[in-house]
Amino acid sequence: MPAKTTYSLSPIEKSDSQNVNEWVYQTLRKNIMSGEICPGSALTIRGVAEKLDVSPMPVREALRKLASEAAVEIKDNRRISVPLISPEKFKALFSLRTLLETHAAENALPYFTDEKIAELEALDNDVDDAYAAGDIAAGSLANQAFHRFMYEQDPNQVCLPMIESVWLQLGPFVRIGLSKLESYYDYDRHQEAIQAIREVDAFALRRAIESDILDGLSMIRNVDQIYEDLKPK
Amino acid sequence: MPAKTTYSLSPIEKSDSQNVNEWVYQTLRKNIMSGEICPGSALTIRGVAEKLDVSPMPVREALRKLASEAAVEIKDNRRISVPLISPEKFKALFSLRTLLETHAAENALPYFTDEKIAELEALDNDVDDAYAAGDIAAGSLANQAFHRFMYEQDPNQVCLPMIESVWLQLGPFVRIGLSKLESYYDYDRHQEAIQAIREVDAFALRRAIESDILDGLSMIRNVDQIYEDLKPK
DNA sequence: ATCGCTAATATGTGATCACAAATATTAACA
DNA sequence: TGTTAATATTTGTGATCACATATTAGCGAT
Repeated sequence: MPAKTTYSLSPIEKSDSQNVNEWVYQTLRKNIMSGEICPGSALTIRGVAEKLDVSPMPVREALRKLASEAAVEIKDNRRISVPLISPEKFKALFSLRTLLETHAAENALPYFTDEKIAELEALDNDVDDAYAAGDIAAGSLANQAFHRFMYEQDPNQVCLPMIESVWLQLGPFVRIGLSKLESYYDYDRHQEAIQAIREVDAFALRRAIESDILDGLSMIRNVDQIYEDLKPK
Repeated sequence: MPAKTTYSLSPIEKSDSQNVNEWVYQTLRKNIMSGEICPGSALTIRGVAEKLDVSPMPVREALRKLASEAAVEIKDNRRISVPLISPEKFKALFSLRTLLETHAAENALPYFTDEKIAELEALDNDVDDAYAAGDIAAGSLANQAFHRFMYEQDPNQVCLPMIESVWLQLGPFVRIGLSKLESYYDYDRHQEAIQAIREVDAFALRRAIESDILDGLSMIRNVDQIYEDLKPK
């Protein structure tokens, strides 16, 4: 048993006809987002390669890509780990998220059609279903799909990659913070957003997105506590 | 002569004690920013590796990093090229630039000291010197250094990487657009920004940054023309 | 001369190997 | 027993190799 498996295990999702490095990337990404790989824990190229039964090469590329998205950090010691962000940085990321998403939503607004709005409604139903079933992981994913679909409507969209990066940095902590809650949604901000899109009301749309993000933030209570819990290691 | 050297040649900057892949990354980045590598032209891993006299490995990693910053695009054909952005996307990027930079500047505002302001003044002088000497490349770089220094003052800063990404996407086109101008600066917005920082006036600072970026945009006249010129190939 | 097919080449991808630096382990000494 | 030096192992980095696919060149038929 040459590997020491100190860090959290990473369950693998099935692959299709995609590249190996892309598959490794998606696998790591999912495990980071779901908090499976605990923030602060170290990763090694060879370790991941062995767990996923591939050569170190695609793992290197996947980790480098994640590093440039700030999903992992490569220290000067050449050690790789999921960054442990401070409460202040956490707030800064949420602020940036609001800034980017309201901007993206407003830019996408002129491009919606009835058909696209219908698709958006379907995505919102997915979110509700997942949360109703108590599946936080699926709900979070469905929520992202809803937001992503909105911003994608802008044909000249340029900030979705950055939004995804923010999601990725926030992901693990949101997960940890949400894992102790029962009721997730008080009021459906998504419906507010859809209504604003129907009426082509940019201001209302911005307000809906902002409120939706704030609702999410309000559910994450003890950010400082999470930080302290993870800090020692 | 096995390589066909169809794309623009890439002059190399000297390396220090950094990694090879980091050196390759910086070299490519600089050449993209300066428009040396023309938007739309194809790049090959082996071609770059040969030009830089390194193995394909670090080139692969550098290109992948650039791809995740949207500085190059990897098509489904697995062909790599510097993306040719449409005038609409160009505007969207400038809009995003304003959004991110005003946000970053405002967040950095509380952290300035007299000493840092002095450093900022020195950086502004560098910009003026470069433009006075007619060196567009150096001026552009100095200008970026000025902006970067401002945003770096925020200890919880999270959006500088995204700003850098926008700069990188805009870079080649700004260069092409600027290459035909004589007078580059009408009024020094940097001094306005410094004054706003001294007075800790967030609103004035935002206005200064916004104006600075708009001034830069106004100098790029025929974006559509540039796009058409580059489109055929 | 132009179109279509086949062979040759180029290219990205992934694996294996070699090496240097950093970390962990062990041994020796006070 | 605690501290330091020497050794061993781990790990990231870069190079080379093998392979599948995409592109291009070459060539023959219409």
